[in-house]
Amino acid sequence: MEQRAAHRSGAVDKRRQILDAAVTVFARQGFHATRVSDIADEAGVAYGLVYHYFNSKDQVLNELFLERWSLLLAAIEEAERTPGSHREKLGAVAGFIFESYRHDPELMKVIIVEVTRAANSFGRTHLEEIRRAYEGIAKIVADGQAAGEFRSDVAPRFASQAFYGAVEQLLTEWIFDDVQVADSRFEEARNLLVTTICDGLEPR
Amino acid sequence: MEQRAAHRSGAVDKRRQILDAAVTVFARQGFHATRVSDIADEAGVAYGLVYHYFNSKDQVLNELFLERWSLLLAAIEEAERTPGSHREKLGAVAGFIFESYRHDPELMKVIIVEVTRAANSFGRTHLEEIRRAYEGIAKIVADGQAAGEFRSDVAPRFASQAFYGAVEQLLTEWIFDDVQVADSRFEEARNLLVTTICDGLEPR
DNA sequence: GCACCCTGATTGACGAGTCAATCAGGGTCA
DNA sequence: TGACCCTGATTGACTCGTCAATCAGGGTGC
Repeated sequence: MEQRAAHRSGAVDKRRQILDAAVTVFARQGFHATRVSDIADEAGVAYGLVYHYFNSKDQVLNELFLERWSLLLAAIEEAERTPGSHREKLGAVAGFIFESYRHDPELMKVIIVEVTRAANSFGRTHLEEIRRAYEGIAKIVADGQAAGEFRSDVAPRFASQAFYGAVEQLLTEWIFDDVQVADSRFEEARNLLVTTICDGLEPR
Repeated sequence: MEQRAAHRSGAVDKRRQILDAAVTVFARQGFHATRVSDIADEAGVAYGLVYHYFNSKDQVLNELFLERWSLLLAAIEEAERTPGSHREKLGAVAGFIFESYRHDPELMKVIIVEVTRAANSFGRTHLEEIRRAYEGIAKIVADGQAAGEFRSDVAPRFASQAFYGAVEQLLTEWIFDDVQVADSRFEEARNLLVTTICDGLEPR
């Protein structure tokens, strides 16, 4: 029983090992510049094993993206449902994204650089999932307008884009800098975002 | 005389022709997916001629980027100098960027997707030039704070990132959509940006 | 006849994906 | 208990297509 479990989980571990190694090398060299052998080397695993668990190099990235993006979508829905002001809801969304970066900067770098901002490759492939996030944010804005918390002369979809774009740009700067970001910065960034954008969305 | 002009300008034209063709194919297929022969075909020119005018495929993209980015930097400086409120200055910057997209969507797509947002390849190469733009915008914000037009509890550099990020995200949506954007949208987008961000930056 | 523009076949490197072979553990039956 | 088989994990050399970059030569105007 334990043997079987060890056997099974041994297999699962290798798969996970490959995914984790892929994050590291994708983050370091970028998707295009990494050879499948780089992933295998980083994972301490034979070249062919990558193809035992995945159909292609693309699929490795897809899996990494979907794994984390589904968490973001869940967090947005959670924020929608949680009672509180709509400003707080947007703050929760921004907070989750910054927190994701704090938790695993390499993974967030890969997702943003290789998927979210890659309009010619994976961004197109995952357009639907990506847009689901924008729509979730837009819904919070629309609800906030209905509740009179936000001005109504700004299209929710536009506001959503501006909000998300600002978040991602701040992350991108950290990504470019490639230095450890001090913890205080995360809180600061979240507050800045909420302050600036939400105050800008307040009724006049 | 006319012959010589034709000769000389013939050469210059070919160079230009190659650059223009590159914009089209880069926009259609992305930098990585376009072969140098694609550029030559689109330009109606022999493969080798591309290497007569450029050292590498990379250099073609670099040239396209620098050509346009220098215009943006000039526009930002121009906005700084032009008298008026700081809100108007930021509006001018956003207006210039949206106008650039209206004027040549393919070129802007290439620049944003392949350079500005490509943290692993050309974005890194041109980091300095890109940041010069952020700094220009930050300077406008800082001046606005000094003049009492903007609140002072938001770091100019942060505000600049949020502002630019919002602009680029709106552009990115248009890029993804890949449809002709109605003229009214440009004006709308510029107004939204200025309204939301600048109102958010107003003193409380 | 020289200086430059232009051509496109050729080369050489590179990397994704394949595949045939080995290995390890666990179940089965006498 | 031990002989046997089966499954699927693991390996890495190899194939095969692709593409950037080179190069040798053919025009053309001055």
